[in-house]
Amino acid sequence: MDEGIERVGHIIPQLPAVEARLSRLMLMTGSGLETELEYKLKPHKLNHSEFLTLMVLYSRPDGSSTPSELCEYASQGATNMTRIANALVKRGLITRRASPEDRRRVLIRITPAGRRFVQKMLPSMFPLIDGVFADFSDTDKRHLNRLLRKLAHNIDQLRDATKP
Amino acid sequence: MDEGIERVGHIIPQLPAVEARLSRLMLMTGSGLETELEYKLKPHKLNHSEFLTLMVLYSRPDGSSTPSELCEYASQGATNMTRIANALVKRGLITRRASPEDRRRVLIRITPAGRRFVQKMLPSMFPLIDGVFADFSDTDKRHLNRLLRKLAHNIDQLRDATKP
DNA sequence: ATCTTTTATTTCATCGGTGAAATATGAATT
DNA sequence: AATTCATATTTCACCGATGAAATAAAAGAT
Repeated sequence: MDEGIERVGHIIPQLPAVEARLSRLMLMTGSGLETELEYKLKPHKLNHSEFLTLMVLYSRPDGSSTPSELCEYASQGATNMTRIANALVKRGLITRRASPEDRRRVLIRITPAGRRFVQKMLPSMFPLIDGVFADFSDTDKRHLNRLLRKLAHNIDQLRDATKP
Repeated sequence: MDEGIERVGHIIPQLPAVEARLSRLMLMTGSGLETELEYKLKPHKLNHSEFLTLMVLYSRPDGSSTPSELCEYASQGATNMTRIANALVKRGLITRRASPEDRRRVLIRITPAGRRFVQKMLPSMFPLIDGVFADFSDTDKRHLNRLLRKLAHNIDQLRDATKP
C-alpha cells in the first residue's frame, strides 16, 4: 500500500499537493482498515453494519434501542436496518417487540445469547486493533484522535453545506 | 458523524478502548471522505477507480502505462482494469495499443482530450481537499501524514501476516 | 372523527462492483 | 517444435448493498 503514494500526485500542477496526498493517504488507509475489519468479521458471519448495530446494543446498559435510533448510529437507511434486524433476530442475537408506550416503535434488545456471542467474538478483533496501533505512543494516539476528529468535523461541514 | 463516537465503545469491558475508538473514528472518517469524493466525481461520470487510473496516467511524464501496472496502483483486479480501460477508451480519454517490444502487453496512454478533461475537472475537487484540511496547521498536516503512514504500514503488515 | 405525522416493514428494482475460469495471443524456455 | 509462462480480454455469474415508493399501524392534532 505504501508504495505508489509518493509517485502519484507529484506531477500535478495547480492542485494543493500536500492536501491531495493526505486525502489519498486517508482514503487508502481507511479502506485498508475497512477491508481488514470485514475480513476479521467474516468468520462470525457479520458484516460491518451488523457488527456495529450489535455493539451499540451491547454497549447500552439496558441493551436495547429502536430501529430509527440504530439507523443513526450505523448510518443506514430504515430499509437496511430492517434487514439487519431480521438477520440478527434469525440468529437469536436480538429480539424485537413493540414498545408498550408507543406501539409504532419497535424495541430491539440484545439477548443473553447475543451478549455471549459478542463476548466470544470480540477478542478476535484484538489482534487487529492492537496490531494496527502497535507502535503508537500515547501522544501519537492523542494526536491522531485530535486530527481525525477535526477531519471528521470538516467533512460533516462539507456534507451539510452541499446537501442540506 | 461526530455524534455517537463517544457513546459507542464506552461500556466495553476487556477491549483496548482507546485503540478501538481510534479505529472506529478512522473508519468513519475514511468512509465519509470516500463518500464526499464519489459525490464530487459523479458529475464527471467517474468513479474512484477510473479517477485514480486517469490520474496515474496524467501524472506520468509520457502519460502511459500498462493494465497490470495500473492494477497495482488502483488496487484492482485485471478484469476490472479491462472494464475501466473500456470505459475510458469509449470516452476518448485514453488509447490502447499493443506494445511494440512485447506484443502481449497493452500500452495505455492518456489522450490530449484526456489531459484537457483532467485539467477541467480537477479544480472541482479543490473545494473538497481544501475544505477538509481548512483549519489544519502545517504541523497538523505533517503529523497526520506521519501517523497515517505509520498506520498504513501496520495494516500492510497485518495483511501480509494473515494472507501471504 | 378525521386528517396528518411518525415509525417500521415490505416490495421491487437496480446498481456497482467483483471475481473465477476459459480464451487468445505472444514470448520464453527446453 | 513443443511446452511453458505471461498478459490481457471475455464470459458468466454472482454478491452485497441500496434505496424509492407503497403499505401498515398507531399516535397526535384539529
